[in-house]
Amino acid sequence: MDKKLATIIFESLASGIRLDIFRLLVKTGTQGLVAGEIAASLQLPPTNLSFHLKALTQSQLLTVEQEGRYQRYRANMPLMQDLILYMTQECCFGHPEQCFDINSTPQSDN
Amino acid sequence: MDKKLATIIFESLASGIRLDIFRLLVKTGTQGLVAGEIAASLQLPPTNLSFHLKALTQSQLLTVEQEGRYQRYRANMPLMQDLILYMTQECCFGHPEQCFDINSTPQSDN
DNA sequence: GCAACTATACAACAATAATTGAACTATTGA
DNA sequence: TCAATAGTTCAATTATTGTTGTATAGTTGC
Repeated sequence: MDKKLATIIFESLASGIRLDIFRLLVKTGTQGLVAGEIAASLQLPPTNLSFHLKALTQSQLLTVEQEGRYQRYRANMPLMQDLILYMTQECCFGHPEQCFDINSTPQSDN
Repeated sequence: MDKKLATIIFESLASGIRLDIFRLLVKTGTQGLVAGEIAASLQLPPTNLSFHLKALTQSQLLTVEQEGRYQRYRANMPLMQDLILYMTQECCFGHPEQCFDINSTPQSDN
């Protein structure tokens, strides 16, 4: 997880609709949902849903698999776990001494 | 932490500049930085920096304290910790059985 | 008081993101 | 083959966000 990917993921989650989609798919776990089920659940017009699903898939937060004429989406749990780890490290929880030592030499991953 | 606040925080972090500001302030810990120091460090014009500082402060990710003619900004670590907790809970890490049981009755906090 | 300094507020503009309907591709089932 | 279904792509529009210069408010030191 680097800053670039983290920013892309934050952008993905920075929309109420996309956060709803992600949380819905977290709930359904490995089963996931096909696009039409998501649209029905969240009452979204298909083009708009497609727009947000594309953003989430491009950020790798969702995976998509074709099932006949359907597209099945699933939440990418490991990536979210990576993001949580990144945020934890960035915020130095568990290593507060690094947070509060201004003289430490932080790594640059810009 | 509810969905609304989480979305606002994600929006706050969904900008390379704002993520840079936050990470910079995490590094300086309780000391924080005054606006001019942030501007110098990130080479941002003051009006643009003000714009992003305002967004970060409104999302509560930063605190601000007046020091004479200066404004000192600090990262709000506890809020970030709350967000990490929220994400962990949402993603059911530590409780994977809830993630993968489609019949569980999830709470609604929309 | 007043000049210098720090930072924000405002207004204009630029750039990006979100939404929608129509058209299109692919798949299914008859 | 063909009509129906699922979903995306495209183009146009709207809405939102980001950037910049200028003006302003507050603070300091002389």
